[in-house]
Amino acid sequence: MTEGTLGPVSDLELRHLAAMAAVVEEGSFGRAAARLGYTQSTVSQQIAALERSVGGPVFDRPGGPRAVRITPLGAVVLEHGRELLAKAAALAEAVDRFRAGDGRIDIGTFQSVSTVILPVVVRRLRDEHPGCDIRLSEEEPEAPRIGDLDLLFYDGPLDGDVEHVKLLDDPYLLVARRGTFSGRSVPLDRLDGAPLVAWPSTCDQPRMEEAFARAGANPKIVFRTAGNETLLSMVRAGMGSAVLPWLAVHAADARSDDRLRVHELRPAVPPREICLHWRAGRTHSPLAARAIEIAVEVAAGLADELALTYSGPAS
Amino acid sequence: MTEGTLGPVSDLELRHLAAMAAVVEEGSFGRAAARLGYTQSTVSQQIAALERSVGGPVFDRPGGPRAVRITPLGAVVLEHGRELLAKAAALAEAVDRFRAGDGRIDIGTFQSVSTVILPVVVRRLRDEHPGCDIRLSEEEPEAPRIGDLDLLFYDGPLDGDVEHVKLLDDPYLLVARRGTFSGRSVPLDRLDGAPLVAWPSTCDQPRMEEAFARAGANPKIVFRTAGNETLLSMVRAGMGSAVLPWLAVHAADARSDDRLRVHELRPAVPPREICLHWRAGRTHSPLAARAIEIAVEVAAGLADELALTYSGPAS
DNA sequence: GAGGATCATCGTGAAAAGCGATTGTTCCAG
DNA sequence: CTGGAACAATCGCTTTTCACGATGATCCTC
Repeated sequence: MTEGTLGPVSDLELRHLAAMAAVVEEGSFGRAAARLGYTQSTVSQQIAALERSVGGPVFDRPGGPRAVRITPLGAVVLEHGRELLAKAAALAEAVDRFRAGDGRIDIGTFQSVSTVILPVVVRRLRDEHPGCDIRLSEEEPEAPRIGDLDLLFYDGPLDGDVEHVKLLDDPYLLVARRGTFSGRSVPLDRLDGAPLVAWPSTCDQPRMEEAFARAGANPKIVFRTAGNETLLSMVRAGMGSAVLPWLAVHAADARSDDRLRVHELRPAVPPREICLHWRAGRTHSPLAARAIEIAVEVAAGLADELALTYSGPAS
Repeated sequence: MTEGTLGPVSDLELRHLAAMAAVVEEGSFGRAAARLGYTQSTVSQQIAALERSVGGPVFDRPGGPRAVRITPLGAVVLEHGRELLAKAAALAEAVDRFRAGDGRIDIGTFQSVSTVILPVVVRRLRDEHPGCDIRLSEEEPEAPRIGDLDLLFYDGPLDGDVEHVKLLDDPYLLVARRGTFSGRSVPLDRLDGAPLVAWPSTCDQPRMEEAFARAGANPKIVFRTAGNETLLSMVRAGMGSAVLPWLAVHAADARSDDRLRVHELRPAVPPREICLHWRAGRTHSPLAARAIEIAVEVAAGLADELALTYSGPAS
């Protein structure tokens, strides 16, 4: 016996195990070599190297045209070696699948995006990659964290090491009970002292209200809730008006409600920016990269739609 | 994207996967290198090679003293890679166990050996190698085949590509009802025409009967059976005498039976040879090699015992 | 014994593995 | 804002390994 111990695992080479398996299946070094695209002498040396690794012969070579036969040690090596090769093939296949876009993606979102943008993005992503595993989470704590998410939709700046693309400028619109205001657009100062229902002070809301204040309009916030439907019900009930981003108005389909009317504001409040964030400096999975592309496309489509309906902040 | 496909499995190297795992655990190329006994630059190149194999980066390198982070692709590779490394370690361990003498051994045997020699061999083998898996089979067809057996006890020549060691010269003895013959040894020709019970014509039996015939002794075979106890019962019942090898007499403990007497034959019939066979040109497992050694030792012990009791063929 | 099939071995050129030293980033502390 | 520290990448360089083709050595068949 040579030495009892096997050098770590490192001395094993998958190539050698593959050669061994081929020899077993073909019954000869030469045919195995042909199958693998090697020379007979190469296979001979590969087997020799393998035998050095495991510390003993794995084949009995009867000499002459008789097929080589596996030794008991060789049987042990082969049994495990085949599993090893199978696992290696599984790895290669998993990598291929990953590169083709399968895999898991975790996306964080918030209400308007969940309703208007995400369904389309998810649909297209699933169409392109039927095997993918898309997970959404809509948690909106005080300070939204990107955590372990691959992508996060958010309408404000995010602290931490984060990169983003801007998807959409989402202008604020006034939603009032029909008859409250007249005209397509309403001067901002008409809202000074007016009753308003509004979102809680999360996300972009504080910035928007500051913009009002700077313009000298100080509406009376008579109710705050995050529920868009509740807000609109309150508007319908005459509790007050609402200043909501276009995306939310669109999501709630407020314009098709006869009891409501959607006005622009003059001058326009700077729109909130819908952004898609991810941790800086991290390589995206193909799935995440594609999701970003799709989100940008979908948002561009929405921007077109928006531009057809409203004049936008420029005019 | 570079290319979609991974070169067969061959491009993967366990070494690279081990390096990757170490980097993940250590958080830096340099510390991983130290743990593996490599240089930082070597690990760097190993990871680069791995990334070439899988077609994309497996780590994001933030630069500076921040720990490297695994990419989504890297996570896929790592997950499978760890399994691969575990399997490789399992192979190494299995080989070590094999070399230490664990494993399976298939032994073929026949009646006398099963009773007298094998129990001792098995006992010693199991004592030395508690983890071993010993399988015995006692099939005695017309032509005993070594088949898939590692070792085969047999008392005659075996055809096929077979090697063997002779364990024991097993002399034939006459077992008779007490009072049938007088004296320690009985002349062979006294058996001419005498009633005999005997084994069927398998194994060494035909050769032994031919030896009788050549010596001019033609006994009358009145009953044939392979069951030793049955034979001896017939002898006790006066049906006839039996000519059995010493090993069978020893196994049946015939000498301690007052109704029986064991005689030598004069001149002695050439003894049957108890041999241990295996397929020619095949490397033995350590277990099989040890089994042969033990069998030889045990047989030598029996030969000594035999020599003390009987004069043997020489005198 | 000649011929065929098989594996081992040898010598060679190309590829790579590993190393030490250097360079290029990035972050942090003064 | 400027060193310094920690880190990975890169560059030559040497040594080892890889794969090949050609040549032996061995065994079986005819």
